[in-house]
Amino acid sequence: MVRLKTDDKRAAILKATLRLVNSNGFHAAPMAKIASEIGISAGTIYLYFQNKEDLINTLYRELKARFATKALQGFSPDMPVKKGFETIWRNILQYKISEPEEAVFIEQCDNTPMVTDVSREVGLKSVQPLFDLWEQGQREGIIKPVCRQTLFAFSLFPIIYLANIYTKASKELSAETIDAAFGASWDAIRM
Amino acid sequence: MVRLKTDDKRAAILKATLRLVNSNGFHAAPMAKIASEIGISAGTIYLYFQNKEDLINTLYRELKARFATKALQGFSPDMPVKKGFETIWRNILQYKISEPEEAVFIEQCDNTPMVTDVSREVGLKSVQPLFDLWEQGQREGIIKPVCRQTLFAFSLFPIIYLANIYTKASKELSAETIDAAFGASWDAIRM
Amino acid sequence: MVRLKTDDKRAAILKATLRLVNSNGFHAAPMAKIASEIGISAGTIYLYFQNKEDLINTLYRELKARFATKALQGFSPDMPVKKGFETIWRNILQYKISEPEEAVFIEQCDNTPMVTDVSREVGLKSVQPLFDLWEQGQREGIIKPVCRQTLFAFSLFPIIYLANIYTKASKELSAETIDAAFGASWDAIRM
Amino acid sequence: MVRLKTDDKRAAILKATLRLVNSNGFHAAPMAKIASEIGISAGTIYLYFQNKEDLINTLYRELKARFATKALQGFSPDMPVKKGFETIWRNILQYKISEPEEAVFIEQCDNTPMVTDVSREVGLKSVQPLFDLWEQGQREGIIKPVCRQTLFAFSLFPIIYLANIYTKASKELSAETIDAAFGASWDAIRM
DNA sequence: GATGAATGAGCCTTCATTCAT
DNA sequence: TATGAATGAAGGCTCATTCAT
Repeated sequence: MVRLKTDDKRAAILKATLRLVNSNGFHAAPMAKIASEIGISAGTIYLYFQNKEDLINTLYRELKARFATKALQGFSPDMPVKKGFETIWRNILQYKISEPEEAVFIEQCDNTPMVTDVSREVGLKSVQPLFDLWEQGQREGIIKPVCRQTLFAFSLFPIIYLANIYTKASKELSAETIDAAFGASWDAIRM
Repeated sequence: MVRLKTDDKRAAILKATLRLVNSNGFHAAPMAKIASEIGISAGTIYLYFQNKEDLINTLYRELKARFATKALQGFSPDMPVKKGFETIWRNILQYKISEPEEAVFIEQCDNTPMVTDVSREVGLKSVQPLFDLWEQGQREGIIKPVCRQTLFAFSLFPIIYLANIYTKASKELSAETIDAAFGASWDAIRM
Repeated sequence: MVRLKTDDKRAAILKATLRLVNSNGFHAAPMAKIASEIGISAGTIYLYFQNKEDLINTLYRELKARFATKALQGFSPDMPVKKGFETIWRNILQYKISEPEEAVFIEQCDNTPMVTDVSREVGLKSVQPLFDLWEQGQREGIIKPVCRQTLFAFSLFPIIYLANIYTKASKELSAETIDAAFGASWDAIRM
Repeated sequence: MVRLKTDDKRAAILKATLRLVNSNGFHAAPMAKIASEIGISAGTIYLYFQNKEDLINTLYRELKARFATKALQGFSPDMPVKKGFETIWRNILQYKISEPEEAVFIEQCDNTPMVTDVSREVGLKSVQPLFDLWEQGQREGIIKPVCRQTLFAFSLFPIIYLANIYTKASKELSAETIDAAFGASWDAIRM
């Protein structure tokens, strides 16, 4: 196999881990298999990561960071509340659909003791701008005066389910379905 | 230890499995531990279940069945759509909160190759009456004319998140929060 | 291979460990080799010992206990000091010569982090009667008034060296050599 | 880090090995750690030593040689027997106390297959002058007519124990204790 | 000379599963 | 029915050693 440069190798390890964990759960991703997947020795992984927990957590954090970046693309705090919300909402849906593997992996991680609480906290910070936006909307009387968890539960959390369904069925979400879904989302949280 | 009757033993095995898997993931539920938890030998489990996969799948299906029963409690197809929906909605929330262990287990299973696709399908059937109710609502022009997945995603799926949050924080959901949550849920799917 | 009863198996594991560690150091005693030495599976060892550290420490303590028993054989606190000392002295020499493997193992252990300090302390208690004897001798003006470590260093510690030399050379210690050695030992500590 | 000259580097490797092996046994001295300890690459060690065994054996021999030099400091074959013996005796004690690391290392090595028998033999030669002295003393009727091993066992070997005890306890040996110890030593071997 | 990434054999340990009793 | 000793196949990880640069 082609000899990879150091940085590429680190990335390749992460990618192989993502692929394997996704295909069949954590159980299906022993270090040796991750290694052989990209034609390296199991020991080599330990040159790039301290141990398996470190590998998983690193992957988790990097995906979360990428997710945050993509989720906030094109968003600005100056936007009107609904416009801002829709921007983020569509970004997230787009992400879940175009990178289904990453999305699935993150969900897997959220149910594993292998992912540290610290990592999880780091992940949470990424959506802060959204929370700020909601608060502003509540002050303006546009958004229902309920806790942020409730808002999240009914407007963004559903995207996970939606994207999952369509990804697993290998169907595409039509523009109409998406528009309708956003409608439901907005109706759920608007006054 | 007191000698359990056959049926009780089967139930005890299932219960111990539930408890252990929940406390720390699948990783924390080796057969030997499940057995010792209830004072029997590891070998004995194999008198009641073919193997670990069978044990997990059986548990999964039984919990799903119990869930379905509870979810439909007090519901009747004759009810007005909103009334019927609210009944089921509150049942499900109640279940997620009062039996957090079962709820958590089911989520764990949905990310594991240990649970067969067959088992998963069986689980889905249980909510058929709800789907029928939505269809009726759509015919009556009360419910948004979108696919059932979308309806599910925005009205029931959020309950998982909500219940999780509060269970993990050991907080209780106030009646107001619940009412507000139901409001969001209904707004999301109603015309 | 003949099926061993449970107790015999535990003993066989300890014996094989002793033999292997002695033959070439700790390095030469992987769990798998210990197991195969007596025709069992590596996993089986873990039915009798928690882990390798436990195995080593258990062996260490049992040998120390056996040593203490043998060292004090025929000794009584009522004996005259010299007689008592000679009894113990000859017992120890006898032990080191007749059970050279055990003796060597214990020395190996005293230089390994694998043996817990707790285990070491337990080992020390066994020679208390000897210390008492020395104190009595000192009160009677028969033994040099120096600390017990010094007494030990010049009267009993040398036995290790002596026995080692002769064991390695497969020579036997003649009665004359032994008598002479005891003479040196007694001269070293007597007034 | 400052670039070391070739000879210094060789010495640094040996020193780091000594330090690490001592701090926690052979187990605690992997090549990579030895290297990083002095800011070089693991591979570099192989420019100075064939392999780990060679490294250990070289260190062993050098320490033995240094020991021999120090042990015989100020000694001359012309001295009266007791005077000569006392000189060497105190040198050895001094060495064991002032260079406890070297002493500990040598003992560790004497229980390891990593140190070749050849190396061990080399080490023995260093004390030849002492053996000659004893023979002279025996001819003069001053020293007990027993084999050199017995003499060694009761007069010099005990020093190891004594020094160990005090080093581990970080206590100092008082002049009185030392004098008393020498008394015991001399009494053990003199007629 | 020097590096350090890469290797691969080997170690300890766990665990689902079997089977003689 | 029930046991629990025994198995053996992994799995995570370490480390002496090599080699292209």
